[in-house]
Formats: sequence, structure tokens, C-alpha cells
Amino acid sequence: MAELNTPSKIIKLVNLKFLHTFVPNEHSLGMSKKEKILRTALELIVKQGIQETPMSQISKVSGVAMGTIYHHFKSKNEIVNAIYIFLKQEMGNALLQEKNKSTDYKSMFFQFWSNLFEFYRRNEQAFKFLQTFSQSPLISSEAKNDGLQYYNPIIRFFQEGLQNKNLKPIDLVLLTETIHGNIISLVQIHFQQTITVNEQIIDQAINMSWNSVANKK
Amino acid sequence: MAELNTPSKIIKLVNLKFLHTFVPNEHSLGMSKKEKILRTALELIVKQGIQETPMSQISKVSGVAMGTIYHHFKSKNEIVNAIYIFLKQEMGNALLQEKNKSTDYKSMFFQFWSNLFEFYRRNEQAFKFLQTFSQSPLISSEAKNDGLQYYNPIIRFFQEGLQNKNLKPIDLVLLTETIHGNIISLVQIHFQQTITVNEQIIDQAINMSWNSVANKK
Amino acid sequence: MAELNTPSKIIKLVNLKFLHTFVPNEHSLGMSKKEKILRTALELIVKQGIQETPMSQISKVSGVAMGTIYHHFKSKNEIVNAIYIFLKQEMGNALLQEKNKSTDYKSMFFQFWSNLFEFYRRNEQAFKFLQTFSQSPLISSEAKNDGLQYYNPIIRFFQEGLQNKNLKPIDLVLLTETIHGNIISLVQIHFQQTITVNEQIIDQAINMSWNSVANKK
Amino acid sequence: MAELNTPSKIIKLVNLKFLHTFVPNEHSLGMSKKEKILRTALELIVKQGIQETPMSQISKVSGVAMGTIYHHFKSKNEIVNAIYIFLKQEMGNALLQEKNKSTDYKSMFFQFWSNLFEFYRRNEQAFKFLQTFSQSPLISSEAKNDGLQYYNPIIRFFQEGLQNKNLKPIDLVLLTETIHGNIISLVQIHFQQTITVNEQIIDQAINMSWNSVANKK
DNA sequence: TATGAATGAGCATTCATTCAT
DNA sequence: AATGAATGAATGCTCATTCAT
Repeated sequence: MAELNTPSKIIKLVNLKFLHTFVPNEHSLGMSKKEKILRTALELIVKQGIQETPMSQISKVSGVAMGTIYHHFKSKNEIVNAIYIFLKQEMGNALLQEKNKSTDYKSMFFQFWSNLFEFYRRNEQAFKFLQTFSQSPLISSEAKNDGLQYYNPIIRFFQEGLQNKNLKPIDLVLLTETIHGNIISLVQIHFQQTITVNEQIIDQAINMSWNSVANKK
Repeated sequence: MAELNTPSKIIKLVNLKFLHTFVPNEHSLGMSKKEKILRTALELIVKQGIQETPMSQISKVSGVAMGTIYHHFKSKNEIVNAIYIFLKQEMGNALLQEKNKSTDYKSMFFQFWSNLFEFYRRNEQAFKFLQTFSQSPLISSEAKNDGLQYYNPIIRFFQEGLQNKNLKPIDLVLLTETIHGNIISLVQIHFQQTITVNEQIIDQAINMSWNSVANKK
Repeated sequence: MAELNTPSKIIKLVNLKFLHTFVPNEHSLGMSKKEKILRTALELIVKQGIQETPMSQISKVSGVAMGTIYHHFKSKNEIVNAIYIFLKQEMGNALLQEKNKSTDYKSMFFQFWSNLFEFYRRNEQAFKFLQTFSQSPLISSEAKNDGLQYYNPIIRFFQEGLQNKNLKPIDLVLLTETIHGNIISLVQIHFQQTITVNEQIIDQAINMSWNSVANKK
Repeated sequence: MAELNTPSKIIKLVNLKFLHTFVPNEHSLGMSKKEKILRTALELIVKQGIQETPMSQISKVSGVAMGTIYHHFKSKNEIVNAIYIFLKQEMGNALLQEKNKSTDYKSMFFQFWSNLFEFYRRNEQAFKFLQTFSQSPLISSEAKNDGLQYYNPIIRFFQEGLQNKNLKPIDLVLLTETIHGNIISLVQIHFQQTITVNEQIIDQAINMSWNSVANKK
């Protein structure tokens, strides 16, 4: 871990960005109605589930009238999809943050891994939302396809590793899904609080990932 | 993989068991009402989601009257919990099937891995149900606790591996979650059908898992 | 009051009678199924209301199977009517108990008054049931007509009082309903426990009734 | 009776008031939705009983959609309580109407008696509703407590009568309940139509009440 | 843009009654 | 007589969406 930049700074940026991304009107002092709706919906849906979150509650908690919500979004489903697309973007941004200048493959692997882990850790709602709804039929295939693009940098990174024999010859899809799964596992442990996820645990986890794919020459 | 027994036979047994476990009345030739309800509910819930599966549909599809469903189960929720508990049991049984007589640690690791993977692969509904509802607040904590016990054999197996230095010194929780996550990842690839999961892919996947934890002496 | 027999002895007789009236089979050591059903229904209906007392609960609490209940009674309604008829009979019996040998009109008035009051006081369930369902359309008009006959002795007693100028010239229906209402009022005070209904209060109450109708010559 | 104002005019006022009390929006020409719901519910519940009056029927008969009913009232129960509270208010108003300027105690007694009798007689639905549900556990204790206050003027009037020896020394609770019971009895006779309740009968009834409590000096 | 009252189809659940044993 | 599993119509209530203002 010593050679890695701590991801905390990166995430702070991400979080600040998060705070304002929903705001289309940069002149408004408060949040735009649209942002209020999305924030409230995300919070309530993660806490309660989609079916357990009536539009009336989103209206009440956000302070935006029912009719206004429907002015901005065609349906409840559209809100869910809007949240999904936004969070995927955020995740994509987090992945690329402060990429280590080093061209050392292992360092870059650690950087990616850490970026994604920290993004999820810092954005519990985002993590839970994406975990719950990534597979859901509620999310349109357009939104899903749109979301896939953000993995492209990683996929390219893995392809490069396979070509350069930094990685063992493993099917690209298997490689991607497994490493992503490893990150998810650690995030889940973190939020379940079964054990405290400290630097040592993170270190163990990243190294498990690395050892599962690294081509020891 | 050559040294591993194919798990397909095991799973067939499990499935047969599955067919009859719900049947309390050994004299009945067909399925008991209770079994019909649970099977239908599992099928519909996996396909459509819980909220999208009205009790009236479970009644119609299963051919069991509404009132009869409520004679056997207190609520829709209780049905979901009953399915959860049953599937966890099945999973627990699958884990222990045809345990290789070999005391070679690696072989046993492969056996466990394969058992669980094959169980999920052969029981798509079980997999999707457990993926979707394992985290859900709909499942009572009693049911969840009950479900945890079935992992005990694996946990003991990992503890033993740590003690005997078969495994690298890794936190036990991290170890368990990560390996389980690896299996899940492969199952998901299988069901998404992005690529065809053949013996070679399975072999790569198990070896990724093994390499991530094996203590190369 | 001094010249009146204490009604307690009377009521004890009534109660004993009550205990056995439901028992058609005098050889049975326990209660008959029919009696168990009626007793349980009375208790539950008074406590919870009719709609809040499902047949299934009557079955469970009485220990008599659903089918058996329907063997003895055509419907839930029939149970309610059976209870009504039985309780009216009991009331009728109570009215006539230990009638004072004295032919003094006032004494006899006091006797009637006291008999009815004590019957209600000793049989809370009977009182509440009759109060609630006497007006109810659930009770068939046959049952209601049947119930009316038990007031005949009182009606005759009042007619006699009117003829003999013991009573003021008051419409017979008004007379009967008002005096009965007076008794009901006292019973209600007793069960509401706003005040403790002791001998003095009872005395005041009977005298109010008497003063409202007595022809002071 | 000659010295008493006929209460009919009073009641007409009450009824007019009744017509408009439910209307919160003074600009609406017709009844408010809320009023339509309450009126319809009162009518149907009195005619059929609570359990026999489904919300769907209230919706259909009132011409207000189901959802709208639940927009205004949290539950069926809340509707029942709203009706109860409203009717108790009406009764309270009726009690105080056109109070005779005379300070003659007997006249005032007759006035109160007549006011309450006429209110019930003119408002059959109110009478039946209150008779049926005043004891019911469906009515919240808050509503019941709220309802009690409307009897205060009468209670004070009786206390005064006891102090001034206009009335015999009778327990206040007994006094109140009995006189109220007498009124109820007459109203019931009226609605049962066993006999026609004309001025003469009313006169007899009030005098029975008065004779039962008056202190003949 | 914004509001929130109004809509009504849809759902989980209940319960009187039946019937095979 | 007795049993209790089975039935399914009926009910209270929810909630995504519309629309008049």
C-alpha cells in the first residue's frame, strides 16, 4: 500500500462534485427542485426499497409537490433510471481520479482497485443503490448500456495486461467480473461491520486480487 | 479439474431431494398444497420480483385457493422466508455432497468451490432468489441466522487451512467473503451468457480463487 | 328496602340454572359441544363484538372443530340468535324468582325492579349482549317476538296498578319502557364503575322509579 | 308543556347548521368532499351497520373516489370518530338552544329535557348512531372525553338543583344517567312506533322524570 | 414552473361456509 | 357426530398518475 496515494483526497473531490452535479442552475443558492427530488429519492429508496417509497413520501420529504415531480420526471421509473445513470457516471469518474503517473502495472492495478473501493466506501447510498438495482429489470437497457461505458478504461487496462503478460491468460470477462466482485466483497464487509476494514485488511484484499491474476515471471 | 468428481451427479440428487422435501404427507401422490405454493412463489418471484407477484397470481398459477395459501402461511412475507430457509438448507447440503476422500487441501478446496458453483448453476431460481433477498429486510433475522450455519463447514475448512499454513495469513471473514464472491461472479457470468462458461473457464476461475489464497511454500 | 328479600339468593339460583341450561345431555360430565360453542361465542362476542369474533376463533377457544359447529348451528347468525333466546329466557326466569308473598303493590314493584337489576348485575355478559343486540337486525323478528313474552308478567302487573290506581295514569308502553330504562341506567352505572353502586344508591334508584309512577293518594 | 317553547324551530336551526358545518370551503356552492363522505357514511352506517358498510359503497354513494376518501380520512375508523364528534357537538348545541329566560327551576328542567328529546327526535340518524356507538370501542377515548363536555351545562344545572333543594338528595351520577335514560326511552318509543308519541305522551314522560327527582316541599 | 386534491385499479388479507374423511 | 383443510368472494387500504388552478 505504501506506494499508493491515499484515495481519500480523490474521494473528497468526488464528493464535492457529487454535491453539485445535480444542480443544473448554478446560480441558485439552494438545490434545484430536480436535485432535491433525486437526492430524496436516492436516500429513501436505499433505506426503504423502491416499492416501500411512495411518490407521496418523496414529495413530502423533498418538499416538492407531486405535480412538480411529474413535471420533471415522466414516472417513478424515470427517477430510478436517472439516479442509476448519475451514479454510474460518478463511479466512472472515481475510477479515473488521480491516476498514478507511474507506468508500473501493479501500481496502476492497485490504483484502480483502490479508487473503486474508496468510491463505494465513501458513497454508501450509491453502493447500495447500484448493488440492488444493477440487475433489476426496472433499469432500462439503455441506462445499463450507458453505464457499461464507464468500465472501458479498466477493460482496456486489463487487455493491455493480458497482452503484455502482466496478467495470467484469463478470459477477459472472467477477469473483470472477478476483480470487481472482490472489491464488492470488501465493501460489503465494510458496511456489514462484521470486522473493521482497516488499511491492513484492504491491503490483504488488494493482494488477494492481485495474486489471483498476476503473472509471476 | 481432472481430479475432481463432476458435481453434476450430486446436484441431481439435490434436485430430487428438492422435489420431495416440501412434501409432508408421504401418502400423497402429487405435491402437497404447501409445496405447490412454495414452488410457484419461488418461480414467480424470481421472474417478476416480490411486489410484482400478487398473491392472487400465486393462487392462480399454483392452483391453490387464496384462503388455502393463508391457511398454510401467515402472510406473503412468511412464504418468502420459508423459501429462503429451504434454499439455504439445500445450499448447505450441496456444499457437503460427495466430499472427496482425499485429504489434499487443494483438492478439498476445489471440491467445495465446485460444489457451490454447480449448486447455483443447476438451480438458477435458487441463485437468483438468494442473490436478491439475502440482503433484503424482508428476510427475518432469525431466518438469516439460521442460514448462516450452513457455511460452518467451509469456515472450519478455512480455519484449518490458515492454521496449517495451506493458506496465506488472511482475515477469515475476508477470505470467506472473497472466495464466495468469486463463485458468485462466475455464476453470474454463466447466467448473463456474456461468455459460455465451459470447463476451461471454470478451471480458470477456481485457479484464480486458489492463487489468491494459496500459500506457495 | 328492608321488606324486600335480598336478591342475592335468587340470583344464585339463576346462576346455577344458567350453568346447566345449555347442557342437553344431563349424563355428560363436562359441557356438551353445543354448550361449549354458545358459552364461548357469548364470551368472545361480548368482549370483541360480533364481526371481530371469527368462527375460527370460536372453534379454537371452545375446542370444537369448525365442522362440528356447523353441525349444530346452521350459521353464525343462528348462534347469535340462540344466545339471544337463551338469555331472554334467563331474564324472564329471574323476573319471577322468589316473588314476595306480600300483595302490597309497592313491595311487588320493588321486587320486580330488584330482580331485574340483580339479574343484569350478576350476568354482565348477558347484560352487555342484550344491550348490544336487542336492537340489532341480526336478531330475527321471531327471536325478538319470542323474547317479548317474558315481559308479560310485568306488563300485567303494571296494567293492574293502573286499574287499581296504584300508579298514575300513564301510557302503558311509556311506563314499561321508562322503568326498564331506569334499571338499565343503574346497571350501566355499575359496570362503568363511575361510582360504586351500593345499597344506598340502589335504594335511591328504585325510589326514583317509584316516585315517577306512584299515585300518591 | 304549554309554557315551553316548541323546540321545533330550534331544531330547524340546528339542522341548517348541520348542513353547513361540514363545509370548510366557503366558496364551494355544493358540499365539500369531506361533507359528502361524512353524510353518506352516517346514513349508510345507521341503516346497515359499520361492518356492513364497505368503503367502496361509501365511495359509490357519495360520488367521491376511494382514494379521495383516504385523502381526507386516515381510515374508516377515523370517519366513524369524526361523525361521533360532530354529532356530540350538535347535541351539545341543541341542549343550550333557546334557553328559557325564566329562572323557575322546573321550567328549566322541562326546557333541557325537551331540548334533548327534540334533538334526538329530529335527528334520527344522530340518535341511532350515538345509541349504537357511544359504548363502542371503535370510538377513541379522546373522542369520548371530548363528547362528555357537552353534558357539563346539565350537570351544573343538577348540582345547583341539589344545592337549592329543588331536587331530592340523589347521587349526581345516578340523577344524570337516569334522566338521560328517560329521554332515550321516549325517543326509542317514538322510533319503534309502538305508540304515537304525541304532546300528551311527551308531557307524561317529562312529568315522570320530574316526579322522580323533584323535592316536593 | 408549481401545486396538491382527486382518481380508481390493484393488493394483501380475512372469514363464513363447505366437504371429504 | 366430529374433524379441519380448502374455498374464493369481499374488504380496507395504497399509490402512481392526472389535472384543474
